[in-house]
Amino acid sequence: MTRQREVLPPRYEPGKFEKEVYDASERAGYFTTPDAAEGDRYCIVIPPPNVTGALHMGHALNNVIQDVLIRYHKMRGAASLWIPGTDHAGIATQNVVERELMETEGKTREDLGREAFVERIWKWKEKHGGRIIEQLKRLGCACDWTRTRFTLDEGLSRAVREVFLRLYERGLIYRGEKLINWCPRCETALAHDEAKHRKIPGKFWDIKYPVKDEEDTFIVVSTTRPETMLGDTAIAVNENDERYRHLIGKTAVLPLLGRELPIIHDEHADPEKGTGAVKITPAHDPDDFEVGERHNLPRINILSPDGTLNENAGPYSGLDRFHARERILKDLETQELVAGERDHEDYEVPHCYRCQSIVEPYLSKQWFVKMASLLEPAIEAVKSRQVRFIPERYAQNYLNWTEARIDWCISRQIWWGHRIPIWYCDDCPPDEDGSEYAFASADAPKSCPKCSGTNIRQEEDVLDTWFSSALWPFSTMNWPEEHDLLKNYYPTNVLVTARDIIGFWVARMVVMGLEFMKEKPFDHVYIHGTILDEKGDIMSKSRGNGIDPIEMIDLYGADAVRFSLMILSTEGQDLKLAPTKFELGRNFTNKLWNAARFVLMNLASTSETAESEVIYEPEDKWIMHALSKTVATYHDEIKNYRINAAAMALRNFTWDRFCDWYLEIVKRRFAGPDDISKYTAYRVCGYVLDILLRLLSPFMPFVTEGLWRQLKELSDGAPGMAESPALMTARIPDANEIPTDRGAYAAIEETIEVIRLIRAVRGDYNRQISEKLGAREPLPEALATSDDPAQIERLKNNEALIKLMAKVKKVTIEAGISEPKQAAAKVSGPLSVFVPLEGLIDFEAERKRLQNEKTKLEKNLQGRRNKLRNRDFLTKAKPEIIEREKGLVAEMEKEFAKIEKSLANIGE
RNA sequence: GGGCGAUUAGCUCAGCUGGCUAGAGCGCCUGCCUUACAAGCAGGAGGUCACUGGUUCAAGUCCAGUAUCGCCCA
Repeated sequence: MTRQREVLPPRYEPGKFEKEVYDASERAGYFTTPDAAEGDRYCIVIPPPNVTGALHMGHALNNVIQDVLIRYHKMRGAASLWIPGTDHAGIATQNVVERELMETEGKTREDLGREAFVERIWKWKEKHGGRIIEQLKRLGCACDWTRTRFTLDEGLSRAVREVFLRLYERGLIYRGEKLINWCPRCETALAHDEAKHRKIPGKFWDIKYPVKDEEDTFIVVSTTRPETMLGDTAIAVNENDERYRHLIGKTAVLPLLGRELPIIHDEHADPEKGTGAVKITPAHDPDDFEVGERHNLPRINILSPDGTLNENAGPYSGLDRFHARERILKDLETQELVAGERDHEDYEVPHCYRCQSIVEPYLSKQWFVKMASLLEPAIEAVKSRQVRFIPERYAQNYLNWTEARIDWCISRQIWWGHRIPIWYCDDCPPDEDGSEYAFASADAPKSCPKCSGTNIRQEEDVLDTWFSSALWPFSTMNWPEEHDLLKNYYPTNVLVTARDIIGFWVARMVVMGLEFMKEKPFDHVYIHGTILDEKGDIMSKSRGNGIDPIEMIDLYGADAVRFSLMILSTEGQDLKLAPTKFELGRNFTNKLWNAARFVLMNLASTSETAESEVIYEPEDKWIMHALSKTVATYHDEIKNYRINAAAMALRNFTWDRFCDWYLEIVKRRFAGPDDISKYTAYRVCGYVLDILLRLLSPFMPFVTEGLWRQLKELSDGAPGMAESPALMTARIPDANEIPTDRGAYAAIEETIEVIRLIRAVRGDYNRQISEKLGAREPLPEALATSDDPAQIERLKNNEALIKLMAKVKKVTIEAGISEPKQAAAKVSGPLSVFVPLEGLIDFEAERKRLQNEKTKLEKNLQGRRNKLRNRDFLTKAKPEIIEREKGLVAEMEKEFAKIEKSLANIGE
């Protein structure tokens, strides 16, 4: 029965396929994985993107990697679960909604009040929070959307409270007054690592502080932040410093405010640095804070939360910190108290990682997690490689962060987030240190557990967003409930992320996983590179140099975007990207499309049945053997997270083997009269295409799914096709399930080499030959011979193939062929190829070419001969290497002789 | 100041435990609209593997140092 079908368009049009394929797969439940599963399991939790976020290239890369892994393992038979979700991203989301509120209604969040404002964000989230999820779908991500979570949903909030309570009860969460990083724009505390050091233009100012009761005596200090002088409470010098020793114990007078400052000795003052004398501002500098502790100095806070100076700043109060700096410098200059001004070449200051404002060290009461004891097992887990980083070097990054053992400031002075489950009682007397009585509670308590009074109020602050993110690998699996998901999928297999959140997130997940699950959250942490623009700069909104993945998908198709990213991203290395790079994937998609189109068109025109006889020809065995080798490489590369190498192997097989050779060869059989040969070719084409689509499916799920369905329709009865309703649920085979034939493989490989040599002759002179013969005319004749008689026999078997593929009318393959006059000659190992070109070309060029080749060969040969004469080489190198060298030299000597002969031959 | 990475063809990058006659894609040159594909086909040119030393029979690969660029931490 001949089947009628529509001919596919000659170009792949991604827009037509993608949505339909994705929706159908989702509807069919292919993305869903059951709570409990038999056999192998594979699980990844997504790094939850911000709800406010839009998909950028970093997300695309990150998620395609995960999707490839998930789909791959699914197709290898594992119950493969990818849990998606979004992050409430406290500061970022609050910023977005605040800005919108200001723009649309000219109101601040305070105008609305806490409850209404939070309500507002929820509304915003309902409306826009699904955007990034939709974008992930456009990318093709096979997440189990039925399990989509949000860090602020009810279940996860419960997990957060539970964790907080348990840590609090164990004394691992405390409240304390410390110098923390404060963002005056976001008006909240930040964790130590949320303040990012960045270089900005800066200056040192040397300021003269008069010494009290000593006419015309000054002590000069250097500072980069002159405004902080308003909070000075001492001056420190080093007692070993001759210049200042006599001043220790005396008093300096703070310019502008007149405050008296003791001149003290402290190691912190380094005689080598600056002027050797340092102003001490305990409330605004971490080092000074410690000096203050040592000397019991008062801490004078001069800043308000919004970054303006407060009442302690005297005449400067109310001014913005930077404005105040200018005014103070001006006033000091007027009083001739500025002794110098220098550029500070390496001025690095902390910036808010959310809004990029300059962050201030700020003295305030905050909640902290005591990290040291929690970090120990997390450090050990990585040191012992129970949690393994890929690439390995990022373990160092992780250890640097964890081994700093810095307590985690978890309170944020914002409204969007998990409100800290702490209540204060206004009726109970404060502690000895003056702090109010506080207790923790999972639910909203009615009264104080201590005095039973009802005069209680909840802590205003919310928790750091990363606090909830840290629980993600188990909170998404319904912890603290004892759930099948936890039993079956925890610990997850791999976490795929970028290096900038190794501390923020990865380390904290390991900490929390080990603490609350008593087990690491994942076996592997795969760190991929950062996406950069063409010039090598980080892509960012502010630079406007980003490439929108959705735009690229619209332009090139999701498969092309995915495949390009996968082939371009080499293990852990950053990736310079330009829109044109996606052509790489687009071209490949189109190539695959057309190869499949060709096969499908032929299958459709055949009356093949399952019973048709199949007798493999050498090229059939060759392509299957090559496929088997490709599959072996593919599995191996994916196992080692060398995803680009796997993609490359598939690309090369598809293009350079299947399309360029196999399909070209079997065209003859498709058109020929031999039914068995034809059917066999159909069968092999179908078989190889089937496997190929399976292998490619994790990388380019859309086009492969579409093609596979059509292939399936046309291959009823073909082995292996009926097993699955869809490609993404079909199985990727092992390499050893694919027939191999070493002999046939080698035979075709050498046949290809002969064809290449003949084609190269034509290529060398294609202008001249085209003029004389016509561009499309076959060459009249080619001769091939070999030093190896067995090889000659094999080549003879493939004579027809050589004629066909090299485009020559007549091929002679014999032992000991003597080179015809006026022929071009090519040599490759034992092979020689001669193409008689009498009257067709100018042999001067051929002589030059051969001469060139001779020189090159001679040089190469010389080096190798020397090597073989080297006693050390012969005694120390591995025998197989020596054998190889000997063989090569023998071969090259023969080549050399042949070239000489050829030269002599065309000499006349 | 400390750590990490990069430096290989005009560009972007591979090159794993040393055996390399150093690869790919893009670009370039030549010839082809060969009924799967011009988003294509056939062929080709193009490299003192940043530099200096060292280890080794053998170094793009290992070690030390230098230079340039980039990232991170303090």
